[in-house]
Amino acid sequence: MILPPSFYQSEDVVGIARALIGKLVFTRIDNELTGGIIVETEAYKGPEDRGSHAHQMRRTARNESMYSEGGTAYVYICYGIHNMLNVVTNRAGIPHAVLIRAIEPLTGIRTMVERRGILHFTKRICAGPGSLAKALGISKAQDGISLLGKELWLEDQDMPLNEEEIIAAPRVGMNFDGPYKSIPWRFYLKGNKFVSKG
DNA sequence: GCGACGATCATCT
DNA sequence: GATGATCGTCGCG
Repeated sequence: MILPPSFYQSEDVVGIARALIGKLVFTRIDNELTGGIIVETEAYKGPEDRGSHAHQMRRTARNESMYSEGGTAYVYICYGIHNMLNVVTNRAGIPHAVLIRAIEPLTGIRTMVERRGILHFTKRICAGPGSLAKALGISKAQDGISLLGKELWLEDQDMPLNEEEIIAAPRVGMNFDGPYKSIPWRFYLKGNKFVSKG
């Protein structure tokens, strides 16, 4: 079942980041269906969060889609090379987002291997936001699109998840000081070999 | 398996 | 002109 707008429009972005663990993400780009189980996420909480692009309501051409309504994609380029896929949450005007950092591949693995330019499937194929976006074919062409469309969408999974298997940890790459540097807003599936780090 | 480091460029100051 | 919500490779062991 496709995740409905109400899922994304919650005010609790950290809760959504946790709830996204175990959900499914799919893309159909260039007529290739690819997707898998979300195993690692990070929450970015709008104005108060020093780690967010929208810290202190910062609003530029790059992060404009963070201000869209929950259920929108925010894609930006990092280090000039890597595309990062975020799920925008909350209502329009509140710049909350969840970075999808890793998935366990399920569908379209051959396509993912080709897009990544590697010879064989490995556990690192979708580990890390840059690798994940590349494998799924995501680029700035998907910035601002709906997560309820035919190009990019998320689904619930019937298989139950043991809540104790979800680990909370500090986010990756927070190069500043203060409480938001080490706040445990990164979530991942304990022991899953497709996560980017431990 | 791990740490160091260079790649590479859109974006913002 | 400086800066990244990163990745792949290399050297080491």
